[in-house]
Parts: sequence; structure tokens; C-alpha cells
Amino acid sequence: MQPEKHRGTAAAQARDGLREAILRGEYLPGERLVEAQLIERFAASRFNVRAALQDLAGEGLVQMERNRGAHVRKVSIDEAVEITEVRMVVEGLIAARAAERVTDDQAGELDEIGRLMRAAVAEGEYRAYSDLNQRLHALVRAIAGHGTADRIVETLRGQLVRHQFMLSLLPGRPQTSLPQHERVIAAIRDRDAKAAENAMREHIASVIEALRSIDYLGGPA
Amino acid sequence: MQPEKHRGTAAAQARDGLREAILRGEYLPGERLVEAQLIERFAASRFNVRAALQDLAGEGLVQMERNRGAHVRKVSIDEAVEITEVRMVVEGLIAARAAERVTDDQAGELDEIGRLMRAAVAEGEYRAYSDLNQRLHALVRAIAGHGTADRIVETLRGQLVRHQFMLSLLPGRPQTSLPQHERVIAAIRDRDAKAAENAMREHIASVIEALRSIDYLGGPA
DNA sequence: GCTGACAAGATTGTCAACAATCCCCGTGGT
DNA sequence: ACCACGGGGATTGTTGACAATCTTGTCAGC
Repeated sequence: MQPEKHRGTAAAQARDGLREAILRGEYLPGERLVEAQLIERFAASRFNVRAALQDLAGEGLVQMERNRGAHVRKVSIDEAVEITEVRMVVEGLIAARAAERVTDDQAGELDEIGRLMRAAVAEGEYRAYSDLNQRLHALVRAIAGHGTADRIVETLRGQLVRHQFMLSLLPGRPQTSLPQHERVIAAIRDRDAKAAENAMREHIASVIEALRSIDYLGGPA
Repeated sequence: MQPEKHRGTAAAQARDGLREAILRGEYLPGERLVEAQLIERFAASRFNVRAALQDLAGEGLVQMERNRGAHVRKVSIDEAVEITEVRMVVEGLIAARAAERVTDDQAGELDEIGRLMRAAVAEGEYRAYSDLNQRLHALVRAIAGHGTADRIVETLRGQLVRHQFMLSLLPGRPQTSLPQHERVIAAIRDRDAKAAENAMREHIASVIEALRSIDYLGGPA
């Protein structure tokens, strides 16, 4: 969505550091982000800290209220579903385009990830499977080379890290998503754009179902 | 994408004023935005001007380079195509959801817009038709009530105002797009989500074709 | 006439101090 | 016990000045 920022500058370091910290879960949703604390933690001036907060507010990671400071933004389940719906269609576009542009080498990489995924699920290594999941989506995006769609998906993904964490705890998820991933890989490898889009959308649609099921579990708690 | 900002504050006024000015075309793509000039024009402090520039950079309307100031971002035809591709799938999602949620009253409004559109095209009132076009898309979005998709479409639209202006000059556009609009309206009225999504995507796909044709016209000039 | 270095001006980057605001908590009254 | 009412401390909002950097114009040397 936004053009790339400068790297290495103090302002950029503060921004990236704070984003990483939020994404790691070091600051919980709703938690207050006090400027003075951030100044100490990131060894940045107040000027740069404020610029960082404003940037992350633009990315939807933090929420700023006048005279009341900045908080880590809370994303409700309903919002998470909305965000994932948008992700579904945009990643569908990305998958379709990847199918049109994939090279033989890249197709080989995709198959390799597929093999590793099957192995990880077979051996119950869910952490490895989760990493492979991210690698797969990242590779598809790289193949598609769609800068605009890329930025949007990245921004949306950032807003849901907390929920994605909960998702990975759902029992039976890998068994559901593995065949979906395989269909995505196969469609891109076969350069079938329409099938790739459908496969990716089905995959993310099932993520939405899972999100809704969390709602039932965690809602009345 | 980002949470709503405060209205009425000096910072918000500077931001909204500058955005309006850029969208109106008062500042041309590539034009430099000198802080001192903006301070005068919007009667804001430098602090607020910089905050506004940073916000608009987040929206992709301006580009900031270290020590070289802020410029109105130039969007190439290739980028415009990418942006419109994303818009295509997201507006498709919106149309599908609108079909699921539309009330009888809203269906009537849609039909009314359709009637006005046919009349405008028949009488060659292209300016009125263009306004109705925006009204239609806005109404569909309102019916869908999808905040996340809404924000993204709005942001993307902002980045293309200049190109959309050129589009409206293309001869024969209304004759092409009118039946597409009618199909969108009919599908939503009939509460057929899949058809609504397809109709909206076809419509915007033809916008992409038109954008590419501008490329041929304006490219080697 | 052209190239390069250098200086002057313009513009942006950064900071530290000051002002405004809010939130918490104790006080007094009922 | 409960509520209204201010302090007082903490936190953010804003300003103006100063430093760093880039851009432009000029001039000497070839």
C-alpha cells in the first residue's frame, strides 16, 4: 500500500523494532504504548517514536487516540473474519497470477515444499508445518510478483498475528489444510490460473471457518 | 486499513485539505510538496503538516524521500493496472456480500440508479453518468457493510484519480460499461452472490483493458 | 566553451523545552 | 457508604530553534 521506507535510519529502526515487538506478542492487544518507555527500549528520540507510532497506526497495528496515547489495536473475531475474507480474494488473485508466471525452477521449489509439508504432518511436527505454510504463501507471492497485492496481504497479515496463533492450536487443522495446499501447488505447477485461484480461495475459506469456530469456543468465556 | 482519524482537529484539517487538493489535481504527480508552502496554504503548524504528509504517504498518495522532501506519487500505467486488479477482486467480494445482505429498499435504490444511468447515456450526459457510476459503487459498498474491504477500495481509488480521469475521456466507454452495470444491479437485486461477484469482476476487468489501451495511446508520445 | 569545486541559500531532519490534557486519588460533604 | 469536587502526577500535544543535507549558481582552470 505504501511506498518503501528508508532503512537504517533511526526512525526506521524504531518503526521496525516496534512492529516486530508487537508481532512477537511482547505487547498484548489493548496494551498501552507509552512514549517514554518506547524511547528507552529502542534508544530513539521522542520524535522518532511518535513517527513510528503514526506509521504503525497507518498499518492498523496500533490505535491512537488524542490525549490518550497509543494502544496495540484489538482485532475482534468479526474483524478478523473480514480481514481474512479480503485476504482470501487477494491471495486468490496472487495465486492466479503465479500460475501464469511460474518458471520450471519455481515449480520445483513448490513441489519440494509440498513434500516437506507431507513429511511434517506425517511426523506430527506442527511447528515445522506452520513454517512451511508461511514459506509456501511467500513463495507464491514471489512468483506472482504483484507488488500492490503483496503489500496489502502483508499489511492484513500483520493485523491478525494473534488470531493466527490461536488457529495453529486448533486440533486437526493440518489434516484439513494439507490437501488444500497440495491443490494450490498442483494448480500453479500446471499453470492453471483459474484452478489456482479457486484452490487458494477454498484454502483460506476454511481458515475463515476455523476463525468462526474460535468465536464459539472463546466467545462466552 | 487504518482506524478512523479524528475530525476537526488542526492535524485532521491539514491532512484532509491536502488530500482533497491532490485528488482535485491541484498538485500534479511528481510535483514537490514544500512544507513551508503547505503551512501557508492550510494555516497549519509545521508539525501538523508533517503529520499530514506522513499519513498521506501511508495512503500511497505522496512519496517521501529523506532530505529530498515529499512529492505527489506518480503512478505508472503498470501500477494502475495492478491496483485495479486488486480492486477487481475486492469489489467482487463486496458485490457478493451486498447480494447476501441487500434489503428491498436498497434494491429499489439500485434500480433507480440503473434507470438514471440508461437515461444519462441515452442523452449523452457523460458527466452525470460518471457521477452515477460513483454513486452505484458507493451504494454497493454501503449495502455490503464490509469495513475492511471498504477502506482498501477507498485507498486504492485515491491512488488512481488521475488515471480515472483519462479513462472517462475514452470514447465508447459508457456504451461498454452500461450493460455491465446493469448486470451487477440485477445480480444483487436477485440476491445471487456468485453472479454479483462475477458481474462486478467483469466490469472492472474491462476497466483494466481500457487502462492498457491508454498505455498504447499515451506510451510512445 | 566546458568541467569541476566551492559557497550561499533553501529545505528538511532533529531535538529539547513548554503547554495542554487526562487520569487517579484523596477530601469533604451528605 | 456514596457521590461531587478538585489537586497532583503522569502523559501527550505543540512550538520554535538549531543542525544536517541538498540544490543552485558562480567562478577558476583547462
